[in-house]
Amino acid sequence: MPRTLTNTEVEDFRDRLCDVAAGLFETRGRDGFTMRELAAKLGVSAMTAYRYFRDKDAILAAIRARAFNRFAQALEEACARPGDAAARANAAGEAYIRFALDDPTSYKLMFDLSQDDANYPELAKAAERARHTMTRHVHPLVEQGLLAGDPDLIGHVFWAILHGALMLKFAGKLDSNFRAVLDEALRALVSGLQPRNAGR
Amino acid sequence: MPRTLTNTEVEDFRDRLCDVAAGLFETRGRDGFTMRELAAKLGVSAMTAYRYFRDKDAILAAIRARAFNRFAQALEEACARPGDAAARANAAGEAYIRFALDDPTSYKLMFDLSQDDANYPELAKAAERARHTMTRHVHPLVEQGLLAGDPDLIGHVFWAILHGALMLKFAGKLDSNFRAVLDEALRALVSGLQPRNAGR
DNA sequence: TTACTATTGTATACAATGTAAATATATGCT
DNA sequence: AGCATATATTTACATTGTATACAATAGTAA
Repeated sequence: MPRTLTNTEVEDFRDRLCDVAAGLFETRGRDGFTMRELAAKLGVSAMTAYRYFRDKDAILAAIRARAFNRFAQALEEACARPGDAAARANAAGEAYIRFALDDPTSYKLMFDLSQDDANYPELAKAAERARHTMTRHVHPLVEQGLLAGDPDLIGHVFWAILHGALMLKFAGKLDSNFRAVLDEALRALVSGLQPRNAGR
Repeated sequence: MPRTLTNTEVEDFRDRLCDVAAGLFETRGRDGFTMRELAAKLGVSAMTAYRYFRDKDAILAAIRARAFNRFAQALEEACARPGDAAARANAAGEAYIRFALDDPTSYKLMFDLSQDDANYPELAKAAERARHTMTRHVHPLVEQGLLAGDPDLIGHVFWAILHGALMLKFAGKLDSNFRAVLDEALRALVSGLQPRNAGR
């Protein structure tokens, strides 16, 4: 092995570490996750991870940042598909739900409240990218007169509904009718945001 | 001290322990909270708490159950105030928001995902009480023709919006316009749930 | 080649934590 | 008084994150 690791070698190891760590979060949960087991799964000693991350918390931040980026990318891809503005917005919403239901561990980690994004610039940037993605696709809807109001505000309204329904579901508060609640909420919101119904 | 503790003595100690523990959660956070510091603040030895709770997790469950009960009571009191059905529903919503903003630590703990309510009957019951309270005040609105649809479903829709907006705010995703997002969401929802706009 | 140095990885060590087990203390009953 | 038992504390231990000391390696300069 060379005397000094190249940037890509460092990044590769960080990637591999995050992949393994994400798997551990999945199987062991936030509390059961230990540095020693992570090291063992990576085939290195317990202290090796500390050459690549400041501490355990920094590893969590890196995993969360990666999740935010994958999430943003999934939404962006959904938005990029052919179709009119309404179809794209719909696709973005479906992609949001699919991401959260397919990978609930990542989704929960992303919105975990026990870590302050401000301490981790990479994480803050990834979260900001996701936030931007959440409001971006609303602008054409307003420009085309399909919805009325401030696009950023409306984007956050839809975000709040999706997030609220998902978090209640994860908390076991929406027994089996998660989809019914969400569909009714979206229908009512879209209706209430029609130009003829909006603004008082 | 008597040879055997009476039920009320046990309950009193549990209450005091939970109060102190809740304060510790507030100052130290979920991770910084330790059994030793809790014991010190209670003026007992480190192991005493284990005579009143199975383990640290059971203490967390008890705190969460108490928070759910205080929460449900706050909503119930708001609903019980004089006024028509719409005013009461409005008061319930405001009480919800006030509780969460006044005591964010309790609110976050209530909806923390790392503990399964099913393992703690007292907690499950308290959560169920809060859930029931969340949908109860919607029934008169539907009966009086102010909203159209399934009352339980609508109740959960409002719950999802409140919860989603609050959790996004706590996660730092709604900079300063939490109230604007929530107000617009509620306005649009109410509009979209009007009899003339509902049901397709 | 050989000695030196800087970088990476490991082994060891330690303090903090949850909690089990052993022990002490105190109280009601006979 | 003396015993049995419920309560509380003391001690002990395994597990954890991570600081520190050390080992191994490889590029550089002679």
